[in-house]
Amino acid sequence: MDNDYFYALFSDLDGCRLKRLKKGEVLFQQGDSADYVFSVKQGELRAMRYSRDGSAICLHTAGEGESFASAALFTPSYHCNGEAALKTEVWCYPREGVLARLDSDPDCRNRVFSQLAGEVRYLRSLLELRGTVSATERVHQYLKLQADGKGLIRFQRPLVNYARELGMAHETFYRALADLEKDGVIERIDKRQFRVLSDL
Amino acid sequence: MDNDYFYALFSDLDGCRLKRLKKGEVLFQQGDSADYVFSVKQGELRAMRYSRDGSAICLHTAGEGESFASAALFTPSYHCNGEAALKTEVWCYPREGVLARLDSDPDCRNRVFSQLAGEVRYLRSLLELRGTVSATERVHQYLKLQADGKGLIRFQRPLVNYARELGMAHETFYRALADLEKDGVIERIDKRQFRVLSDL
DNA sequence: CGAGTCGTTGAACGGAATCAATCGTCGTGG
DNA sequence: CCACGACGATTGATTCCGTTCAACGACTCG
Repeated sequence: MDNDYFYALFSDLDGCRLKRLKKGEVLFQQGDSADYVFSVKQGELRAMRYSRDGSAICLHTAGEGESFASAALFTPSYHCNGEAALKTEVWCYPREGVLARLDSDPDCRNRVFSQLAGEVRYLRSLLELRGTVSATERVHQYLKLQADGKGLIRFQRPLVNYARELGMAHETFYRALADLEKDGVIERIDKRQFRVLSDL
Repeated sequence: MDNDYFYALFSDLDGCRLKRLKKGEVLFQQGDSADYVFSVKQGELRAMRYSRDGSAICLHTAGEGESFASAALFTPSYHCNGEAALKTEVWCYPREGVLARLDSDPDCRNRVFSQLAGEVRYLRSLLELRGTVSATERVHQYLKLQADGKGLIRFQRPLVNYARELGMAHETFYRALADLEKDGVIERIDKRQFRVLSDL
């Protein structure tokens, strides 16, 4: 767990434990007392809300290394269901222990604070991105956002996943990448590495 | 300022002040030392990033009562430009004063924490919503999210704004509302109030 | 070696953006 | 006080782009 900041901060708490879930298994239900917050060691968790008529909304998808239900730190009960989308291993941190450490340890607190603030920033930029009409332009902006100082982007997971993050079909994503390369706006270094040429 | 939690918590800090901006005026520039965080009293602020080629990305739009550049609390300098999209009045809070209060006042800290956590939750649900293909269904889900326990939604601003939040043309938004009403899924109480009938 | 996933391209269809026009409301200034 | 313009709300028609369906090669993994 290199990129799981929750694990780094709280794994040594009393009562912290690893739980294994089968695909579809339920971690907690709406209304349950919010005693734990989580991070995904391996697999994928979904926050789902169900209506009487059976329809469902997915409120959040957490992949490996991501925290889950951390908003539950500040509410007495879970406001939706937590389920495993795949076979999943999940770290469970006792809510009270986490809160106590946040209260007593300024360094830890700052880490969590700045992480949250960064998350808000990132999510907002993704949302604004979705406002971009053209799919190709959307991909272009996204790449610019992800690029480091040198205009380099290294995708960590299969490209399909990023198409989903951008809210488009994977075919569209591939086509957009091809178009951008054809137009000389980006350069493809290898399967998962790109460089933005007309950069900031 | 009823719904401006930043103002409620920090308006009495030393060095806090109100600034008036004309449309297009710049509040701060990328690279400037991040000495202030903000909230919008009236008008609209945008976080913009510009490329050499002149193209721009909007990373965030903050309306009345919303905080702005709060992530700057944890970075030494601003990472983008802050500009007024309209004639705007903005509260400026000295970064150091805010940080000091966060450190010393547990209640204040908890308010900010839970506000941030709630924001993350809300933004994520909006993002997932964008994944919904059908525009009409997207509006339906959005209304369900916004509805109170009784299924009631009261829009505060002109409906056009919400179309933007959902990432669709306002015409599409109106049509979706009309369709949902025709199908008996929602009920229109008046110009800005709706009720979801097939509720959770 | 076969099953499954990822990456890629082609073709067709459908739905949302866009353009356009109308009406009502509100505020402003002559 | 009324005329005017700006904006919000609404509906119609057309165009176009992205989804969807389909098919295929490459690669990985058990």
